[in-house]
Amino acid sequence: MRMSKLLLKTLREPPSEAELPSHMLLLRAGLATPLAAGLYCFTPLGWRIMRKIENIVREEMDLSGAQEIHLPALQPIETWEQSGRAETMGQTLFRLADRKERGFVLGPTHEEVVSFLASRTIQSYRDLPVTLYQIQTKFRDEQRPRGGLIRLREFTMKDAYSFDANWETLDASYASAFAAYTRIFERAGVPVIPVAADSGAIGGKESQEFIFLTDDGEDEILLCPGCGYAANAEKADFQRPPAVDGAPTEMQKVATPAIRTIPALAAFLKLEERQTNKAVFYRVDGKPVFVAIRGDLDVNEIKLRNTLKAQDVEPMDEAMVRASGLVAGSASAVGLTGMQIVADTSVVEATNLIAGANEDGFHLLNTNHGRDWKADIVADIALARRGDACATCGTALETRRGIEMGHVFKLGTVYSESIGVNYLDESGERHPAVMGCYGIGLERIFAAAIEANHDANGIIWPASLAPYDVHIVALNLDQAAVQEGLGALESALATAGLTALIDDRDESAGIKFKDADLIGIPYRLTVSPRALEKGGVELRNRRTGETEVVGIAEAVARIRG
RNA sequence: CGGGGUGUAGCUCAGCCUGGUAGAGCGCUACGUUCGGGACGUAGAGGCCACAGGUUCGAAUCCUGUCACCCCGACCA
Repeated sequence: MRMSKLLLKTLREPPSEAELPSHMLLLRAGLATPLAAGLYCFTPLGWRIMRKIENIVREEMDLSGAQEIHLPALQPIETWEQSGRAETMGQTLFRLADRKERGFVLGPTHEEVVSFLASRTIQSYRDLPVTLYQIQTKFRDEQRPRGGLIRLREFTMKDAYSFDANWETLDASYASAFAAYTRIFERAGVPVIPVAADSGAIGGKESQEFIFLTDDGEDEILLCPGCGYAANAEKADFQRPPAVDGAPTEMQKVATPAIRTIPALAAFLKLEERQTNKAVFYRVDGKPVFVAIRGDLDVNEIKLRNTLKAQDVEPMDEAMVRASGLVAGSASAVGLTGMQIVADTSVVEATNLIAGANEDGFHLLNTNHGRDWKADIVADIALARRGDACATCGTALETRRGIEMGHVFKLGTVYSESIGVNYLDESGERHPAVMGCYGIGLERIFAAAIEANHDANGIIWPASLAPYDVHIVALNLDQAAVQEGLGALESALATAGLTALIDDRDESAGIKFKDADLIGIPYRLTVSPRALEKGGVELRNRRTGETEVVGIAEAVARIRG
């Protein structure tokens, strides 16, 4: 490709909207340009990179035995009503109507539609297992698109779905998808770690995310340096610090003037925070919920949401606090009526906790679950934090931030039951297929590959994603010797099956070199009178900066690796 | 949806406080000189100053409202 003909405009300065290196370099290198929040136009160069990513994904999925299909992005709303997700996806669903006012959605994911396809094609255990995948556009009306290609409203996902006869064979399908993902990220030059993840309110039993660790990531990950345990904060398990033990003693009301927080309460009574019972109020799907947890712990709202099988969990607003008669600062479940009470296991196992008296300025000593109050639901709803003890080995957990690149999980029969994916077993009995689903965001690979591979001068593409194999800078093209050298180089590269981006623009050498660094093709070849005099072309490695003049045959051999 | 910020040329920004009808650098066009790490000269093109109201003789500038975009929190690939 001749750069004089290529639709490309690089920028000397990054647009002010960009903060992440991947976002700045995406725009500076002219790979994409924003249309609106979370929507990007890819230029020819950017699109070649997307195609490279797509091909890696396709090759590895095919290799894993998955079969490529294509499903409509435009889907009737009824399909979503059937699974219940028209409701649970909420505002994230892009909705529209056809000319006859029939409701449609732009698919944010395809569990429903792939299940429809499977329901029409899978009838017998002999049809199982099967894994289907597609590489396709998804639409999500995100609350906040961000970070260039990190969080988009229209994006490309490789989504795969496995159908198995039972949970045991699902394990094999899952492992196969997991292995394919490991290879995909490795080939794309994006280092990832698998972490245990939350599978959502609707979902199966096991779920892992592939996380690219970066300080600019959206997710918090807890890592155990002791045993290697890794989990998303919303899922992470940990050992709670032990409670202060003792046989239950008599409850007692004490004055605690102007004390409204746990630290103040502990200081006032000269006790530890873990001896208190903290009250936290939530609005869960519009209804008030009272949460009790030990004072030294925090509530994990995702765990709470899953425990309650709710869609929406948010801190209770002032109005609802007043309407519910809760005394902020001195609240407890003792004597509380009129709302659901959820307790973390920490307050149920402990004895003689300090709790609010539901009267401003007073607290209760020695409250005990089961005697003085009773929770409607007891569950693990505590948030793991840096320094907490690993559930497996007790080592202090560390935290890192990261971006979710892919997600694999065991769905079970949720969709096969609602959409009707059933098969007959050997004895003619009907069963719902057991599903798994596996997603990768292709634009995120694009962004993470830049994030993981760049320097002050620009991008350093892994060879697997580079838009061309080599970037040729031709200087003094008006000289016949240069023309000749370029011609010889081009045919040698073509013979070797290598693609080249040739900078034949009438620009200064400095501009060409700067652009080559910015665009980041792994090898640069300079064809110039100077290099020709030395008997060849100048080969430069973008990553190491190593530069030497070599013959054309040698250059081709080096680039082929 | 809450909190913060920004909207002036393709990009980065100045001008706004203290109203008088639009500027710089880069980029773009033409010609000439340059020609190995973002060269130089000359001459140009390019703006409904986000949008809508209002105040005023007069608004990029002051007031009100709206929209868009970015960043921080709640959701996801």
